[in-house]
Amino acid sequence: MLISTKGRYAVRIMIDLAENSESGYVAMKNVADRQGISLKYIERIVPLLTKAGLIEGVHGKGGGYRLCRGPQYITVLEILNSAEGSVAPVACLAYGAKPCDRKNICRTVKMWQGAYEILESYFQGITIYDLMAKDDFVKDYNKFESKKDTGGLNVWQL
Amino acid sequence: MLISTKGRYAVRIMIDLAENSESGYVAMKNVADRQGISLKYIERIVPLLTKAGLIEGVHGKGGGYRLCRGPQYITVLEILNSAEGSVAPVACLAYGAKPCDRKNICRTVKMWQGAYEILESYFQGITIYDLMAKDDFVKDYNKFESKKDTGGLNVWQL
DNA sequence: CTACTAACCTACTAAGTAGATAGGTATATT
DNA sequence: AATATACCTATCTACTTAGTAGGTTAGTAG
Repeated sequence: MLISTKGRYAVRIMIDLAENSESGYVAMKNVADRQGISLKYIERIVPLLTKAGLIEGVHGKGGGYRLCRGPQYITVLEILNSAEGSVAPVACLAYGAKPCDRKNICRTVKMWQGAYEILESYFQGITIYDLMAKDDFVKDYNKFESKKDTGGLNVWQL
Repeated sequence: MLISTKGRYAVRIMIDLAENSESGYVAMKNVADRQGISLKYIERIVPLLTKAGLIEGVHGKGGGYRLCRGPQYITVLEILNSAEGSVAPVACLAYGAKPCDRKNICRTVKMWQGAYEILESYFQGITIYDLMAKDDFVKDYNKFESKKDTGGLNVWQL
């Protein structure tokens, strides 16, 4: 599987923070309750997002986390790279992979690279803002439906 | 990882069969030698391709495997679906996944479906023929390079 | 008919990853 | 001082990956 629960939960955590940012810092306990994810598991995902500079936390009563940037400036690709390492479709393209000795004669590596680039483009074109609950969500989705066969990549940014 | 060695090896086995089809049936022993994959591991991938109707084997001396169709009529998507089950980027979209109880309220499922569709389109647009060693390989790749930012999916079939 | 070859089948294993859980410590707020 | 919350480290179980081992079956060539 390309994206494990780590990456999926990371995206949902970010959306939750964005949707509940009016109240300042958001405690992960509340995120866990709303999202139906155990707090303990969330606590092992959150440091990845902090280190990547996507969120920041404050200790103590009234503390919690908040986004470092506005939701329209945080792409899903950034989140997935932080949580999963990369969206590389094959092991030999992932960061830190041991260099393949068949690379020069490999018939398939360019195909995998192509898939990698397409995935990165796709997820870079989607921001947290695009995924937030909005009044015009249904309208947006209808646009998506009508244009999804046109071959465009960033279907979420129509 | 989206594609494990099973899927990657499956593609390479198919290419090898295509490139060595002049001599009729090709013994997997030879494929294993050429590809640097253990015969025993190949023997556990090959039945998946046979069941999918992509290759067929004959027993005994002079036997081996051959493609059921011409290489230009076999897509990489078919091979990956046979070997990996699917190219679903997340577990909840894979065939036979237990239905998610948050599906109706999930902000992200449409994003994953979009990625799934893009991956399927991409791999459906690539055939074994496209991956075979050919004189005009370099030319084809240059075409790819010059057009890769145009947003088209089937970059291999230009 | 016999030897050979190659497909085909079943079981096993070592290593790694996924998906958590447990139990604490550090730090800030009220 | 009490409380709330971030933050840290270790542990655990089940599953998957990647591969090995050792055979049996079915067909061909001589």
